Amino acid sequence: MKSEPSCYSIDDLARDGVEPWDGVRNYQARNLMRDDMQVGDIAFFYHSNAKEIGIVGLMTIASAAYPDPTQFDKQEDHYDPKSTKENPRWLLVDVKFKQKFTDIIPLAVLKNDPAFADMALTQKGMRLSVQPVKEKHYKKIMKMVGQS
DNA sequence: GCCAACGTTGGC
DNA sequence: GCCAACGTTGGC
Repeated sequence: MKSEPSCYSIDDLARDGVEPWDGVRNYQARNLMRDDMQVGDIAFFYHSNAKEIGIVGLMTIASAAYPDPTQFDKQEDHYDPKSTKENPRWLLVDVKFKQKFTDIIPLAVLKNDPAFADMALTQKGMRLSVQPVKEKHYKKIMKMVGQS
């Protein structure tokens, strides 16, 4: 799951503990949260659009998907006038801080490693903010950070 | 700051 | 339903 650290970083999550992952306004990403996530699942926290781009830590999914309240709030950047409370368009999940890696796993490292050639994150033009992660990629990354 | 890639919008 | 125009994402 991607976030721009200038907006919300792993350190922010470490401080907050649990946080609603709001602002997702892409149907594919929404569907992944709705259909493919379960409470207790582990997710990577990815920093995009930053000085250091890459995977910075782990979190756990702490809720099922539910309507993102920011879509109803005119003051919010992610306000969606076409969404209604009766039929909300956008969902979010709560995420819980699990761990910050000692060192970031840079995107460039993943792109240069053939083991990650079939990872969604390393595909050209990939901008999906919520992506599925294969078990083998998860395991490899945990090895890289010294946990296996 | 640039720009390629992608998603969405809206006219027809 | 097509597709050009536009807006956004996000690496570099």
